[in-house]
Amino acid sequence: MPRAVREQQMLDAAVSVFGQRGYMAASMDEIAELAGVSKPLVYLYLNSKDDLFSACIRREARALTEAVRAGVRPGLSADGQLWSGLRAFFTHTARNPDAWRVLHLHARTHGERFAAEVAAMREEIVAFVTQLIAAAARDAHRDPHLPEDEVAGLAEALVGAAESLADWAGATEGVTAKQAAATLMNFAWAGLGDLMGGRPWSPPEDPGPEPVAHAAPDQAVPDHAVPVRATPVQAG
Amino acid sequence: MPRAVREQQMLDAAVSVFGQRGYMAASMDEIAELAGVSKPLVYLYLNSKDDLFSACIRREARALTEAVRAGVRPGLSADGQLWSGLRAFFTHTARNPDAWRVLHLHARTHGERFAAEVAAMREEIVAFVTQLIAAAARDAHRDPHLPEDEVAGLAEALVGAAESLADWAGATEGVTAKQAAATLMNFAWAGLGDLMGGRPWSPPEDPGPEPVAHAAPDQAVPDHAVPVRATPVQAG
Amino acid sequence: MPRAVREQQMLDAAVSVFGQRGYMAASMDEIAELAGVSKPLVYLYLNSKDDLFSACIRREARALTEAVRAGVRPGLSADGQLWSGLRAFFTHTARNPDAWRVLHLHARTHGERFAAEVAAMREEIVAFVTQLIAAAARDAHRDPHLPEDEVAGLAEALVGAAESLADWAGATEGVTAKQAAATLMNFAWAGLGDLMGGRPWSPPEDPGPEPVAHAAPDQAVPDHAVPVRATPVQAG
Amino acid sequence: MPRAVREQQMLDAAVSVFGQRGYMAASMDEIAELAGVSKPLVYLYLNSKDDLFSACIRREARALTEAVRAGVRPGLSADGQLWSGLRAFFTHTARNPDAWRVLHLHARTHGERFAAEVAAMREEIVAFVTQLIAAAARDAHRDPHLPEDEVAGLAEALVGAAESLADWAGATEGVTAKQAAATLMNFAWAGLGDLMGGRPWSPPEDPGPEPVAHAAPDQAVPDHAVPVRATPVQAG
DNA sequence: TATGAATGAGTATTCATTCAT
DNA sequence: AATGAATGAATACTCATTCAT
Repeated sequence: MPRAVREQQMLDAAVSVFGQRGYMAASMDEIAELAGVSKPLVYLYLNSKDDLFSACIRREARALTEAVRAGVRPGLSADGQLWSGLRAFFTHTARNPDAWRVLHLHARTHGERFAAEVAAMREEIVAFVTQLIAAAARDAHRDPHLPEDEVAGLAEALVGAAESLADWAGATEGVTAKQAAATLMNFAWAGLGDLMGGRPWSPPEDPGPEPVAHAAPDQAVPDHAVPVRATPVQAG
Repeated sequence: MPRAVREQQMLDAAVSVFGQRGYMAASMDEIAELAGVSKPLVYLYLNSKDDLFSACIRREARALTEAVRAGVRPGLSADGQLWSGLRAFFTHTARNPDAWRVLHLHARTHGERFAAEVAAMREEIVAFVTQLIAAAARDAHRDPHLPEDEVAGLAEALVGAAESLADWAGATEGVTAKQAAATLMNFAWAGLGDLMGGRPWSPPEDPGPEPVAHAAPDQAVPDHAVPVRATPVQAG
Repeated sequence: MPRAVREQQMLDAAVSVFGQRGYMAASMDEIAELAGVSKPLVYLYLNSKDDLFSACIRREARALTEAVRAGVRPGLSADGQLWSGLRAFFTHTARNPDAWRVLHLHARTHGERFAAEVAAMREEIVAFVTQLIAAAARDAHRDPHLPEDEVAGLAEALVGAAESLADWAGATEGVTAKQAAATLMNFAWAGLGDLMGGRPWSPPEDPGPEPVAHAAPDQAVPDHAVPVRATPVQAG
Repeated sequence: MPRAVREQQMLDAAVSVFGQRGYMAASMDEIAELAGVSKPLVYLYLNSKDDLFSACIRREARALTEAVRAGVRPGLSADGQLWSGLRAFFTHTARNPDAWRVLHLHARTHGERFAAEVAAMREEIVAFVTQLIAAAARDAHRDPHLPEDEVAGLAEALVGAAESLADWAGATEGVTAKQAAATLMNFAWAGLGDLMGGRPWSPPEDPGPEPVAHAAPDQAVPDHAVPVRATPVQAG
């Protein structure tokens, strides 16, 4: 079996085991067994536990950012782009729960090196969101009343809320990616104040993100298998 | 030295080591050494690594919820209460970074038992926020256009955003608890849409949360030691 | 509480714990707790685990030999004396199973020192049995055809069989001390050959051993509580 | 080195250490060192201390029963078979003192599980002896005056005496397996009564048990190395 | 007479990692 | 391209024993 294929098998196994057990509790024995190879081969290809974990992080970080990038509709307005990006994000995390746990939970838990690797990915997404917010401010034909570091905080809050909702959607039965995205758009775009006043945000007319092909979905979670309820944002 | 005192010393040490290393990577040796006692004494008092971790979680979860509870101004409007609660929350997490890492990062990473203990604390806070949102909806003299499960999603988003911002504030130099709280209030209450339109949320006139006494601050971070910049919400 | 009494309490507890767990697996903690005192007191009175075990052995060895000595009817014939001695032996071991386990099982298992202490007791009993056998030979009005070392082997076999039967009687429901003694007398005195030929040994007419007072019976096993079946030796 | 071989080395070492120290006092370190391997290898092959002990018991129980079975001359009379079986038994225990200590002393001392494993072996031997006694009764052309449970007691006494004599022979310089067997045959078959009357049992004319090959003798004790004295049973 | 507080020394067990083939 | 065999180093946990009071 060619090396490239074997390597992907090993990474699949590693993501699964790291995702479920965490870095420290994962054992190279279990990873090798799940990958169906002997331990020395894992070392031959991936060098060490650290490098293996690092490789997992890099592969999954790239997969996630590409999924989001692919999901964004370029021509749309700022909120339209954000909406499509969020749907892609929640879809990807729902389909790859182990990968998401590795990135969001375990990588930040163990050591500067891994945290930095995840931080790089996060920066990219935060930068993208920052651009969107700035663009929205321009669209509003207003002077940039929001200073730069203020926008940074808002982007951080938005991305952080998205991450938390991804965890929540992953842990709560019956919450689809679309719902999570809608909830967040309401929350973020309209704000609680407007929601109270009956002015929710409503999504633009678009078919949602194009289906994204995933190299190694941890677990098949077809969109249609999840119960759909009326999109909350329609209210009012 | 009396047992009760020693036990608190051990818990202090344990929170610190668990917070920095994570459950698995923390060694009982290191905890005992940091506590200034021998390992057998740790076992004599706290039974096992699991029980020790559990004791840390319980102590810190209680400390956090009490800090938030003590920080909320009961008589205020919904957004006033939320604002004061958030300030207490961010203040507490900033002052006890290790405890916050234990609760937010490590406890959720290692085993159902610990996750459940943290989940219980979180439920309490989510319930509190849910009440606030419902109260705000009533205050707006409107029919409850927001169905119950919709509110649950919003509360989750708000709490999740707060947790993420706590991490962010902890990791970013120069961000005070007050700033983090203001950023989140803007984001959550006014919404990005309103912010774009130049309608930010602005804090009620109150002196902020009363100083909260902490039994075991991981690390002294006096409020005045953190650089203060103009409250961003004032902008516009 | 006077020292002598406390010491006996401790020895009682120690015999119980040593008997059930063995020397190594017994913990001073458990012994102290069972004795109802603190650990330092055990050390104050008994010095060390080794010394405590040693004290147990000495006390129980003496109790056993005295029980046997007290049970033997001096004026009887050799087999009569053996019969009464065996009954006392099996009665004592049945009533003090933990003590018997300490002497027979655990003392021989751990270290020369303890083995020697038990050996001393055993020598005494073997010597007594040797005398009985020699006396029986004289009673038979025959020259001592059995050389001395031959007698030693026989005494050893007899004592060994008695020890094994004590274990067996202790482990088997429904076997009384009397039955065990009768079985052994048949086996030893008549021999299998004679038993086959229908010539069993039969017990002299005596009321059995006088009741022996025990300082610390591990467990009350009143003689009449054990089912009695027809004495097998009556057969033929 | 192939796994099967290493495993036997480890079992050899384990039997030796367990035999001399007992289960609790034996350390895996010492066993591994004596086996000439590192500790992890012992765990890799034998799983745990418990499993290792269990494996020792099973191997040695099987070796002992097979040695006895191989030593019995099938065509002989009951006493002839018993005689040959006893010789094989004493020969095996003398050659494998550590194994004998493990089976007879330590396995019964530590835990139900191990005791049960030895009990199974013992049952087998007791059953064999019971058959012999019953056969002897039939040979004597007599009605079975010995009831079944009576025979059980006698078999128990015989086996128990054999076990005790094995200990004794192992502990006493200058006692050969043959002598031990002869002493026991005299004691058991003729009985003390007959011995007193000058009617000892005498062995059938046979060359004794064939030499039995042992996979792992704890310690070489060639038969000719032990001083031989005139068989005591000849006396009279 | 009696104990709460404390520890040095050890034990079973695990795991990332390597070497010879 | 792949593995069976092997280990150094660490870790959770225990226990006999002592000291200050």
